[in-house]
Amino acid sequence: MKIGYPCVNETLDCSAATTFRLASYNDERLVTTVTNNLTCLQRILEYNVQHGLLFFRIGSGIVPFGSHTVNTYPWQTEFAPQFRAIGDYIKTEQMRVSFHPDQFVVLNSLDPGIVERSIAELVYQGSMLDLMGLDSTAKLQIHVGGLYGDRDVAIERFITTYRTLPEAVQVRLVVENDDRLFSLRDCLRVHEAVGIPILFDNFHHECLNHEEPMREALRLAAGTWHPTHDGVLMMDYSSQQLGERKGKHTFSLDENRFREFLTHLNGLDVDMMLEIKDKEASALRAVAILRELGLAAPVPLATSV
DNA sequence: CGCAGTCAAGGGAGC
DNA sequence: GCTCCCTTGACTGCG
Repeated sequence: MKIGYPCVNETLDCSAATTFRLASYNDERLVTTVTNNLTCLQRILEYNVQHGLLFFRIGSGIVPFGSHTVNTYPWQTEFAPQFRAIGDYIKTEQMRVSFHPDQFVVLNSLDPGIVERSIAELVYQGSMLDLMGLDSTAKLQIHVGGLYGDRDVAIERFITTYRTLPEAVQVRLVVENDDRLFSLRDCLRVHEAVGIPILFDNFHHECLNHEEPMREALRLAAGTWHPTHDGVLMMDYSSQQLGERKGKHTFSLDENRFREFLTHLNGLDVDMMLEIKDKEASALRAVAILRELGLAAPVPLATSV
């Protein structure tokens, strides 16, 4: 089992998400920013390896305006060596990475322009994984999208659009159950139509479900991942922040709830992304718990302190 | 220099 | 039809 956290490392003094305003776009600014982001990404990955965190979600803004028409700079070729080096490091250390395109990516939108821009964004993020030389176990996770008043039609439109995607995107795309609109059951319908794996979010499932027990839900989601093409089930883990609106992620890992959740795995291997506000701090506590339970690799001798 | 308003992009709930 | 929510950091202009 690999444990990870999304996008931002709060310990290091660098950011892999530096950007600039669209209005101030120019190629020189782009080159400087991408160079900075890739340098920082490498540092974050090294930190992660040293701390036993072998799963990481890379932020969407590594290449600012990566799918925007304003950006005509050939970053794919100009930065190929840097992407390749990062990919080599990921493979050498047997890490797993993913991207989570944000809420603007809506494949089932009624607006063809939004669909077009969404596909461009998926192509951009997928191409970074291609440039790193990573196989199709490195994923792009999105939600089904909008409801538009008719669940069946909305799901059908997602399926129709999925079938038009470039193969390079199709093999990496996974769909995540959300907390308000599309449940695990809805995602299973999409899976049955096109074979897309389901990224399971335990917290979203607690918010929106059809009474499937957690253990059964995990089993259903895991069954959508092809062992070699897709790898083991990726999941997002979080829990409710007490006293806040339903769906609000906890600020730091609730260890008792985490231990309780682990019992539902029932021997299932998963790679777990901790969607928790304090990032690597909680991820490190999760790794410590897993080591105590014999579910994660021990501290590497060379880097143990 | 510090701070508050703003930033490419969508959709839904509540009123 | 309008406001606020998600979710969050980082940029930028202004005082």
